[in-house]
Amino acid sequence: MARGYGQYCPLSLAAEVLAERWTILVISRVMDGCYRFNEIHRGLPKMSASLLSQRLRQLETAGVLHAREELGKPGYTYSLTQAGEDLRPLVENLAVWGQHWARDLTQADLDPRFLLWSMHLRLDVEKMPPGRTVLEFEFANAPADCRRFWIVNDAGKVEMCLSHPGFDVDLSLHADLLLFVETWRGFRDLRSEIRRGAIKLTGPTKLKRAFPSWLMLSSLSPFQRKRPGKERSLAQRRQKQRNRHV
Amino acid sequence: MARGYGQYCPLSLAAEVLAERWTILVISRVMDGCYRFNEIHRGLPKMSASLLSQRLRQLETAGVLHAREELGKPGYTYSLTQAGEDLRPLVENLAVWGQHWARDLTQADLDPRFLLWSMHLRLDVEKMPPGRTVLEFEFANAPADCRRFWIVNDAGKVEMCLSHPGFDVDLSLHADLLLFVETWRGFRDLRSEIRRGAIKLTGPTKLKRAFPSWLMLSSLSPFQRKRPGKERSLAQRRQKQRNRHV
DNA sequence: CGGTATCCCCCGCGATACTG
DNA sequence: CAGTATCGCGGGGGATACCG
Repeated sequence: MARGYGQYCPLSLAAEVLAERWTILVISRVMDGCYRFNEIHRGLPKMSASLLSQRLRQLETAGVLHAREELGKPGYTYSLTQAGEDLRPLVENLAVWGQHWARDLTQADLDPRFLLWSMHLRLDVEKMPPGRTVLEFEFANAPADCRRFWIVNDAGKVEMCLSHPGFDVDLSLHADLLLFVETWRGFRDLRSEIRRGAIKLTGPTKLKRAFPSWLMLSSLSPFQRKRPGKERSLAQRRQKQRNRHV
Repeated sequence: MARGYGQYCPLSLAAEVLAERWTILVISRVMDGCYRFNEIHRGLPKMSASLLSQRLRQLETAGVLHAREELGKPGYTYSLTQAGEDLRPLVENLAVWGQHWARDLTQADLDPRFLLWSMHLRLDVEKMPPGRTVLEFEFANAPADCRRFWIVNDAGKVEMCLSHPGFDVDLSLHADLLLFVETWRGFRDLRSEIRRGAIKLTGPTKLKRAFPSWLMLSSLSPFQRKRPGKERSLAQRRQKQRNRHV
């Protein structure tokens, strides 16, 4: 079986493109406003550059993305075609489905670099002080090479940093990575976790107090989980002793 | 990279399951009313049995399908869970997107066995004569081993046959496979193609006249194509002489 | 019928190095 | 920065045989 499914069925033809590994995630990044190669790549830190390049080419051929060369800039600027725009509701519904029904998280799913990327897009700069604000994050139980990172809001322009940006830090946050991700996804309440000290803030009282209003959390955080808890799924498994393989 | 994407993002978690090869198509078959292994397999003639088995197991683990053992029957009866039902609009939208925007067909996409499967589900038995009706299809430019097949409607119960069912044939249809598929997908008008002889019917006049009302065509046939024609996409390619690889 | 186990090949993809 | 070329391996999945 080459690439496709060997069927004329429109669902198969759509799946040939969209059910390829990484493809939906690449499209999602462009939908989130990433138009340059490295911008997209920053939102997909676990994807290799060569594979991203290949996927972008495939999506162009499939008519989902358009790659435009710009004067003075190397590479291409990517944008959604009409076919790509038509996928927006589909991608959003898939994300909502994931929030409702996807499996529980494991340690392996907790990539701080992706959390950083998500947060830097969901900072409400209107509510932040004018001028520059430097936020520092440090996470327990995170891989050593990226347990600390920074987000700099410079008069409305937000940048993410994996190494110290040089400026003085205005506000620091310390938390367990899993707990913070659960809060980010809407499974825990941010203000409660700060109050009980599970998320610890260090800095001027004024900033500490304002911080929860800056962080908008995941856009999917309002959607409640529907997947039955672990207890039940464990019981289900014990009941039928299959699932040994796969 | 093991199976997943190593990210907590709900879209990634959803894609881990749903962007696997074949997965969406398996779900779609269950949505179309196939509940037993071979029933599902008949709607996916190019998928190997071992892979289908593996995917069913994965979908069960993911909470999309439920596999129930039934008294006296071997194997399992599959059904959608609530998580699976929640995917229905998503799968339908993806199919519509495919009808609108997917690539043009090639000879390799024309599997008569899948056409047979599709047709046997879209026969309006209410409009057919009572008792038994045997339809024969023969397609030019189809693989030799499945250029002819039969559909038997026995008092509302429709069966598909890849070998002669033994009964006398009531109505025969001859056409070029690509042309018929285009008609099935709604790109050509069935009655016009019959009138001009591109689709040829053999049998009693009464049945020939009624036939177009029996065949409901693809459920996506009302959706118009939006993808720009070949001329334009060829021009686009010549303009940028990339796309050599991939 | 209704699947599962095994074997084995091939290509998808990660790593690395390179170009303009 | 913005990608592309090459190489090598690992596992996804096709073919086949087998089981209840």
